[in-house]
Amino acid sequence: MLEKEYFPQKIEKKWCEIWDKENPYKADNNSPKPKYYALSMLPYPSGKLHMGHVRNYTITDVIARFKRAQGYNVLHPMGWDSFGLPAENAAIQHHANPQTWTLDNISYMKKQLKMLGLSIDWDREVTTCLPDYYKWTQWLFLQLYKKGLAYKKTAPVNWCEHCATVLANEQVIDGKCWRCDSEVTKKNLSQWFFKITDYSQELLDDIEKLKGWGDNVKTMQTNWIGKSEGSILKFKVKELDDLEIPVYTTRADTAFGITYLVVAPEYKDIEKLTTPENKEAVEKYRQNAKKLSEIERLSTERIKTGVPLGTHIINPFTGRVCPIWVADYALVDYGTGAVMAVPYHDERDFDFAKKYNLPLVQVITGDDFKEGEVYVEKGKLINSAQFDGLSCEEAKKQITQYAKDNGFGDFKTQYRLRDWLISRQRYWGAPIPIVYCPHCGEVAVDEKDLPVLLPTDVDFSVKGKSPIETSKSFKYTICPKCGARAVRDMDTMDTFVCSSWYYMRYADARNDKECFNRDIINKWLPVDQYVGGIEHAILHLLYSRFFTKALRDCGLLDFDEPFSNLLTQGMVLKDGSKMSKSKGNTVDPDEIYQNYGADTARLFILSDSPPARDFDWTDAGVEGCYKFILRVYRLFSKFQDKIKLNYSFDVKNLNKKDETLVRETHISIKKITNDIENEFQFNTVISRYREFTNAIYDYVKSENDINDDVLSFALLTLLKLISPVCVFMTQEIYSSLGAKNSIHDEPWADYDENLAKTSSLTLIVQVNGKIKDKIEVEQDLSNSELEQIAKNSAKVADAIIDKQIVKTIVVPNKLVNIVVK
RNA sequence: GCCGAUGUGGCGAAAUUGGUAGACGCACCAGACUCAAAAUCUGGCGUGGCUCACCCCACGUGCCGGUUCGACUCCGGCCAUCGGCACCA
Repeated sequence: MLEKEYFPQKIEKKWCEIWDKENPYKADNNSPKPKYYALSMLPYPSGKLHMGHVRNYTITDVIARFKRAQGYNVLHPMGWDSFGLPAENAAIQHHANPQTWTLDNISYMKKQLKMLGLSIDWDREVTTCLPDYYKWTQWLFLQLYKKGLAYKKTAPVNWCEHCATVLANEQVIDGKCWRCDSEVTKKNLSQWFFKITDYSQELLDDIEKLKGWGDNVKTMQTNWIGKSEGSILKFKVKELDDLEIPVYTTRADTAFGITYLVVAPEYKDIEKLTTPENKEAVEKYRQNAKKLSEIERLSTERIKTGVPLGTHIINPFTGRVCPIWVADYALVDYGTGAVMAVPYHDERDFDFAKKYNLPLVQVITGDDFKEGEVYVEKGKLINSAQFDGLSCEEAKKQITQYAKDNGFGDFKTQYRLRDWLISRQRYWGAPIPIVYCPHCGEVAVDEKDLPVLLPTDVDFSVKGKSPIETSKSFKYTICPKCGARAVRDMDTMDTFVCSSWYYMRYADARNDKECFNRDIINKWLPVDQYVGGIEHAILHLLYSRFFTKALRDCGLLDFDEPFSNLLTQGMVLKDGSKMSKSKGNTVDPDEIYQNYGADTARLFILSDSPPARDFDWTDAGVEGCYKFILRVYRLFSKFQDKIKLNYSFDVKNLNKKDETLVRETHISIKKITNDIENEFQFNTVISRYREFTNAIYDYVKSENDINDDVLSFALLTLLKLISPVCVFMTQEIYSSLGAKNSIHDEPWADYDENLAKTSSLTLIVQVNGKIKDKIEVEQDLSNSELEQIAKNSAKVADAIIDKQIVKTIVVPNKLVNIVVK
């Protein structure tokens, strides 16, 4: 029996408890059904769920439920990206242990997720900060190490003073730390890197294979990898016989126009290249450059500065002797750190040359060339000896080939992507499983000794070094090779390492012998549908793609890309701006659960915008969705005596009114199925829920001519169609109607193509493309019949009186357009 | 500067292959029910015009132009907003 009124709080609690006990959404590794892997980006356990989480997990959950109903064996897991700085900061603030803080948060948020009614297989839950997970993160590090993909080097790296740690390039946004927004400086440190640059070309090439990814993410990755095709040209130094300066250029065609050369302040041979007279000025310039923050340095507005070194290069093409300058517009970590300057054909060089009165030589000409103005357009070569008259593109090839033939150059492909710096000078991360032995040097920890456990005897209040260094038990160990006293690497890994493979672990989460079984992972992966925020477009998604390729090359798996389809959901806004604590415009999911129930939250968060677009949270919208749920419930409670779980009827014997409802039902199934399958357009799915519900209300308006079987068909179909979204309400209704199965175990509804359209249709009649009349007609009339009907219209007759019919266009089942003169 | 996305009523938005622009909802307005309110139900709701009750006419999907019997949809040229990359040689 259905209660007269619906109380979501009470009902949702009831089903939560039942589902918690039963874990009804276990994914079966051995099912014969086709697999479907639906994945949400795993949350960081910050304390409480926010609406962004609710949106993310609801989208994935509806997809998972839809696919399950369609007969797929669905894997829909959840876990916790639980290493990272906030836990450590909280520990410092509250004098708590980061682990305690993190695990408490997880247990609270897990409860919130369950209240949201997600169909997750909780047996596969993964927590990256626990040893049974990070043991394998460390193991994977060692596999990359063995393969030469993890290496240590001393390099100028990004340093965030506030977070007291280094950062990967991807974590520096406009010269600022991605986490705390403070300015990033450079420090020279010895750090661990993953050799993601070995995969630059493959990462770029395979973007094309990612058919199910949005163009925005794909271009962002393409930009980030930053491939450019150019040439290396080497220049002899006039004053130093044994020194050559190679430059990277994409404009080899302008080589005859070189009038000077620029090296970065950090250029390795800069001291050798500086003459004694210039030493002081150069040194001063370099010191100044060092002081500049990344933000200042990167500003394109800044006026270019530089000082000459006193030495010169000889342009091998022209024999011209050109001065070498140091200038900070040359970047040490791109190309070779040295740039050939062609002021007539490059804006930066032009500005610089103007300022320091360096000569200009024109070597390219074109239609809009103007004397004395920089000309960066492509054109034809002049003043370039045997290359005169060539197009720029052709000249690039020929000039580089000439340089190659004569031993002073070659073609070169350059990428902007840098290796991934993974060391962090923080406690709350997976320790890097390396020890340093006075005899053997850098040695990998033996695999059987994993995990290298995080020490607990640490002082979190220390400043200027990682808390881990305060541990007495952690630092000293024994060399796995020779048994001598050795010290551990005191750094931990970037949390993005942990999150680069968690989706693989889900496939085989409880395996304590290996990080995952190869057959099982090959069965489940790649992920069929990944859902998450756009903020990971480069970071997490690029790292995960790299990991997949690297682990493939380590022989651990057999696929090339981790995520076949990617849905980047839009932000959740309130009053036009992103929900954030600082703006005070957040909405607490707990409050929504309490006031309206999770079904309302799920329904609303999907209702107003397509998933990829930003979503504006409004209180009125929530209210409207709540009312809809009650409206549906009322329909069932009012007519529960008429509803038959085993209905049956023959469409041929139905009256017009019944047939219309049957057709509405089929139309709804078709529309909703198509809309989910096509880009997960849940907003239109929900519109159709409402239209369909309205149609049923229409049908029951006069209660005396209701066909119970037809009504049952419509109502039970509506229930199934809504069930992926409003999981509690539909479950409650279905079970109250006496059904043995859960509504969620019932198969998806099928539709009949012939019934999924209205019996009649509205014919549009136009004269010269303007609508003159709308006429109800039967489906599938012939063109001549339609034309005749149109011409019989009085309104058409009025419009074409005194005019001559030029032609008549008939679109079957749609319109007739009469063209007159 | 380069690249990508977006642009439709007061608001969120919808619209297979070009074929009724504004589905569905929010807000608003009116009516029913009520002593009253809430809830619920019914209806209306782009702009302007007219000889104005429901008819009719014109305009209307960022702007300008084109193709077409017909354009939110296709083509050319712009503009604006958001996002990514960027002294990258």
